[in-house]
Amino acid sequence: MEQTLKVAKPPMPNMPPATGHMLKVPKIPKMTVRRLSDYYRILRTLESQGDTEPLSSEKMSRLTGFTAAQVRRDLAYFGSFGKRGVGYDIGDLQQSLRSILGIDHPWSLALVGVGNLGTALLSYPGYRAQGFHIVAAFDSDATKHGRRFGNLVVRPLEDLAETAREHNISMAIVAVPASEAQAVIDTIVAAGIKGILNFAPVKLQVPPGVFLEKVDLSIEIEYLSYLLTNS
Amino acid sequence: MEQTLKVAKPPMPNMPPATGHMLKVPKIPKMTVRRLSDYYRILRTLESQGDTEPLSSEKMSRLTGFTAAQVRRDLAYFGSFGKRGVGYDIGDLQQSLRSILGIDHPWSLALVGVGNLGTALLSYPGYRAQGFHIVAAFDSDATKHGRRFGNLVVRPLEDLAETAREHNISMAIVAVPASEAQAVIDTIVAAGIKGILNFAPVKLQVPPGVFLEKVDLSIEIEYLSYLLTNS
DNA sequence: GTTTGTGAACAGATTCACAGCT
DNA sequence: AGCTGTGAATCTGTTCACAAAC
Repeated sequence: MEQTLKVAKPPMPNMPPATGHMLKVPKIPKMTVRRLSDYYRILRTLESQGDTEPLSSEKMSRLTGFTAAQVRRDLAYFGSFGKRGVGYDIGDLQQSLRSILGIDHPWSLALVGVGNLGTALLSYPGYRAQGFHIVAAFDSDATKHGRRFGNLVVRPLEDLAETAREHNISMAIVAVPASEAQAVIDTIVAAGIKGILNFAPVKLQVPPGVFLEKVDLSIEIEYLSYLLTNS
Repeated sequence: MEQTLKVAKPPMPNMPPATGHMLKVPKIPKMTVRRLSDYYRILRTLESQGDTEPLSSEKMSRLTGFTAAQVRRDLAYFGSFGKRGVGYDIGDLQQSLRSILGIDHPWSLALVGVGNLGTALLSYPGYRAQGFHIVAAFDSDATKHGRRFGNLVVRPLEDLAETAREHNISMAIVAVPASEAQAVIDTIVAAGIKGILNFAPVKLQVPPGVFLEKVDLSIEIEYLSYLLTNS
């Protein structure tokens, strides 16, 4: 009844022609994984409100705005977490999602770029559940070296590899100008960091095995502009 | 040969059964529009580098990482901007995209929530091409009222409707805690603002005709966590 | 009776491949 | 000859609808 720690039952319908080494769960849509974060947030909220009733996909649908079928399908990619006729146990499902998302343990992050955005990200409380810790900050601007933010000291970018090793850093947040971004990314990759969240509005190259996600304010605002213009 | 100012030729293949009033371009995938911002950025970069050669979809493909077919299809949703055998004119296409995206004129924005993230967004230079101007800042915390950021003064949230009217504000950026977000959104909607970019990690309701986009740091980081965990 | 998990149907987006224009 | 614009084919993701489980 407990679904902990392992991503259960990767269903393997129509596998592609067997791609060499395949340590990966077959093929989960990116949007499914992102919705998992939403489900997880809802579960935390419900639990914090003392709600202990099993949760149906129908109720989750109302809380998230996704369809109930979508909720069930999303979860079913990873296993059978519910009880038919009953629903999903709030605590159990939460734990399962933590395990799937890899947030059942803390992560150490590096921040590169201590400008306006970077400093805001340092103090942003949005690293939910305290699982994500920025343990080092870097900047290529020497005038910023040694500056303190809380208990962090800004270091030269050249120290990244060493610090990453020392603190077991596995993700980096990049908040530098577009013109510097590729060089920074190269340094991060060279330091062995495999997950990067980039805020610079530019297309960047990473080698296979390194995951690069981007947040692009320009795209968001321009999309709103489009919607307001063409409606 | 010039493609200016109007979103040309909305191709209307299989229209749905004629939905009452339809001032809208038929049905453009959201991701298509977002890629338009990427294309636009590339064009600006090329132009700033003095590149004046016509641009093929193949070259755009190399610059953006999308396929050439995708580039052509995306653009073709909005009209015929290229010349067969030649490619797309950098200046003309730029102007067409500006027009489609609605960024051929400036936009006035309000910022609500002058915490860490909010203040960073105030000074963030990422509102590309200076088309997007934050002309007013609001906070519900009275201790922040009157505080200055550059030439902006933080005002009480109650002033939003009046200020929005005065300055013709049509978009708002929301950077408040999740617990306050829905109330803030309601105020923004009541002020007649129809485009909202939300940074609060919570599901929010807006009436039809109001566009709400979200940027959720937790989801981005948790998705990286997922990728690093399940690979 | 209720709600999950899932094949099958459907809808939507991407890619193919080529006719048509320059 | 070269490159766009676009039907047709393919691929991917979502929704339907119901048998299985409780």
